[in-house]
Amino acid sequence: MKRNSRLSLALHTLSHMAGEPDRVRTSSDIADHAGTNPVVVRRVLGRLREAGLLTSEKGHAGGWRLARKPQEISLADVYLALDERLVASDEISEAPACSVEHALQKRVSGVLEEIEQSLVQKLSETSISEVRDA
Amino acid sequence: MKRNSRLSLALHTLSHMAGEPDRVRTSSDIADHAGTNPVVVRRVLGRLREAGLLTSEKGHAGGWRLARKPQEISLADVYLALDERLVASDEISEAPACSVEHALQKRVSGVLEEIEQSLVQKLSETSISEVRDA
DNA sequence: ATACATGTAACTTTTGTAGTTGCATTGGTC
DNA sequence: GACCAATGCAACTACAAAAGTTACATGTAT
Repeated sequence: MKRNSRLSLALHTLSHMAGEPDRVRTSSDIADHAGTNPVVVRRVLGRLREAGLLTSEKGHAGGWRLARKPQEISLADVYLALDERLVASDEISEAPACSVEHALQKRVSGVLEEIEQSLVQKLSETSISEVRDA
Repeated sequence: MKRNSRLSLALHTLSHMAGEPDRVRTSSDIADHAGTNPVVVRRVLGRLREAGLLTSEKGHAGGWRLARKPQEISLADVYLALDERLVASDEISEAPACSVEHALQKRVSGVLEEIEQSLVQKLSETSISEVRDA
């Protein structure tokens, strides 16, 4: 597919749902629209459900629905629900021998963490309904 | 290694060099400090050289040196030199059948592109010497 | 009962990238 | 000139993350 596909798929789907918030949609419908696979959709939307952004119902006439008003779902909610950490680097396992090196690594990590936070802040300023009406 | 290793390696190395800007360092020295491999170092630093952030010299007593004063190298310079596009999604090859879908995809891409730009803006506010002294 | 939906596990395929090896090229030093 | 130590680069392997796929259990309207 492409890079950032989870975030992209999630935003696409939610923005789409923001148009008709009460309509129930199946994974298959969503997958068709997004050009992907129902299982992939369920995997991604499952994360959003865990974060309280969506609800799902099994069985006949089941499917997915927004758990909140679209105006109350921000891009940061989505980003965090997916556990994305695009900027911050993962913690380093191997501690460097030199303590000066170690201190420098911590500083780099700290700076990247700050940038990550500012990214989340920026994302929190836009809702999925704003994406739809962009 | 870890996620974001190129950016992390680049920032680590440049911040380190910012301490003694005139000292020449070899790929091997840098690799030892960063816990990686000289070839990997040359690959990453090569990008920074193309972007005018570093110079390299072959032969005996060769190695790497900052091309500018550390105060004049921002994190955005590094990010852009590495061609990182952490937020923005790549363009989608397959055009969706439905034009409404297509329009929505463009809007999602557009929003992500805006976020990407604000990330670069944020990165431009910090120099590698500030990382060092953090 | 049946049909249709999610939930999930297991597996394959793809892709990006680190790591590695080998060698050509360059430029000091003896 | 011989030699050594550095970058530059190509080709390859190893590995991990994620998408895609298949299969099936579970739940729920009709």
